Amino acid sequence: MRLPIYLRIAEDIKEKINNGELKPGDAICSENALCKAYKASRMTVRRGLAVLASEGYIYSIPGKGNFVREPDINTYTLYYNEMKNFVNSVDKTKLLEVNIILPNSKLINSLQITSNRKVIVIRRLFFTGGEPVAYDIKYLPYCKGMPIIEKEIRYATFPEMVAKNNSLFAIKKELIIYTEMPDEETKKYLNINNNELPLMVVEQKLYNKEGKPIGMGITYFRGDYCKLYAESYFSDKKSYKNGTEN
Amino acid sequence: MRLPIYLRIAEDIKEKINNGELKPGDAICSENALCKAYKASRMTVRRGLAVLASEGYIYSIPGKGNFVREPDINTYTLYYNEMKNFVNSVDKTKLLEVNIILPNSKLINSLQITSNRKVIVIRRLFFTGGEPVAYDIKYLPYCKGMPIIEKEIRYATFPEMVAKNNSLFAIKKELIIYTEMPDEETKKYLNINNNELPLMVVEQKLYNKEGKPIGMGITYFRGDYCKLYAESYFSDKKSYKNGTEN
DNA sequence: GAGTGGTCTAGACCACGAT
DNA sequence: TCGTGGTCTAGACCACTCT
Repeated sequence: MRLPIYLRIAEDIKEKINNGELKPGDAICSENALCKAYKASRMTVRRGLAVLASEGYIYSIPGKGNFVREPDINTYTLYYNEMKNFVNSVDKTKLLEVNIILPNSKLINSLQITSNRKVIVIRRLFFTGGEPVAYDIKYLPYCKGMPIIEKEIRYATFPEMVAKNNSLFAIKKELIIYTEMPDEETKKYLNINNNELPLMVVEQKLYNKEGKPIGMGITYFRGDYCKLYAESYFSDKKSYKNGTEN
Repeated sequence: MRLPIYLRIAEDIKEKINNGELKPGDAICSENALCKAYKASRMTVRRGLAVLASEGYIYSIPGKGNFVREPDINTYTLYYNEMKNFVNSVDKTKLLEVNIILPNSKLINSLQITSNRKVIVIRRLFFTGGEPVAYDIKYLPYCKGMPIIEKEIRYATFPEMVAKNNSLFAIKKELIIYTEMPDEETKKYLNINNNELPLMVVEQKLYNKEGKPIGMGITYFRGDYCKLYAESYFSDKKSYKNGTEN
């Protein structure tokens, strides 16, 4: 009985959903009924329901009631960091190029900029234990205060590069993940000498709050040095449900 | 002024975080101070803060205050469905095998079962426009009521297969994503006639609430028919913040 | 009109942190 | 001791749905 009432209510209902007693679409007892059942005030009952709502278990329709949500079976939490994946960590990087260029038509298009807007290009190689494991290219529309100092770039992930000019909270990120065979240049960079090693390719795009692109990048991983890991959207380990740290 | 007070409070603070006025680690005004500032009751202020907490913006330390959280820059929302990815949808499947077998040592290990526990094997080919696009294998420890009827299996995704015996809410899912070259058997299945087409491989494991494996599967996608898409963890489109449907 | 959820108040008591 | 957040109450008024 150490649990606060609102969590007891939430856990009880969650249990009923998990064991199948309540199925998606089913109505939950009305808030007043729950008040009586738990001898609690309505605010307390509502707080319990709010926990379930924020975890995606239920939704409510004003004037009708609370209902069990259809679980979102195709949604996962993916952990991605170009320097550290499920099977490998980068311990050294090499800057191949840091430059300010005028964009070609492809860049103009994907960064939604004018042709006279300058763009920073950063090309890096990532190493693990002396072996090259990934070839990384980033493009950032140039703004004052952009990172063009080697130290700032060398070990920075993409979101970190734009953090100086943007709050990381406001950034919208997109990944597209696919596989392909390396071209000759990439094979040279990644020390690939046969035709049997594919690449894992991760395209990354960053947008600001207004939806304007603030950066795009492509990372070509040696296939043998890249595994990505994802898990259920709501894992109890890492959710913000109670709002307290740890 | 149509917004309820608690959302106004939440939006105001969110804005301060997004424009950099409040940085990670910074303290937020005390709840009593916010009560005065917004001429609102403490419950209303706390509700506003609860919104921010559940969205990952802030956390609280009892006795000290509310603080801006460090944004989780490596976490994304991944959408994965073996039948439908960013560039392709499966329109036909072919059942290669549905069988009940005794597990080999690898299966015993990864499904954490005893050697006499029977296992269902399901092997399928996925097609798009008549072309084979993926080769899919699933293993499920056999329980009564398991799907061994063709109709139930043919177009089912992995979570759907176990839904009969488990609430989908209670299932813990894991994905491991990597790339490799096809072996001869897989090349035959996927109609690959050269050595230049890699596979996207997705290993999927499902666990019940107690953490016991209830299924594992591997899907081998033709590299040219598989792109995966992921985006920021908190996209405003699909969050459960208000708990109401649409 | 009766029941439902959505918002909000003005208190209360508690455990905890800083001093 | 005082300020902080965490929990909780017993009301209130509103908009909505159902019948």
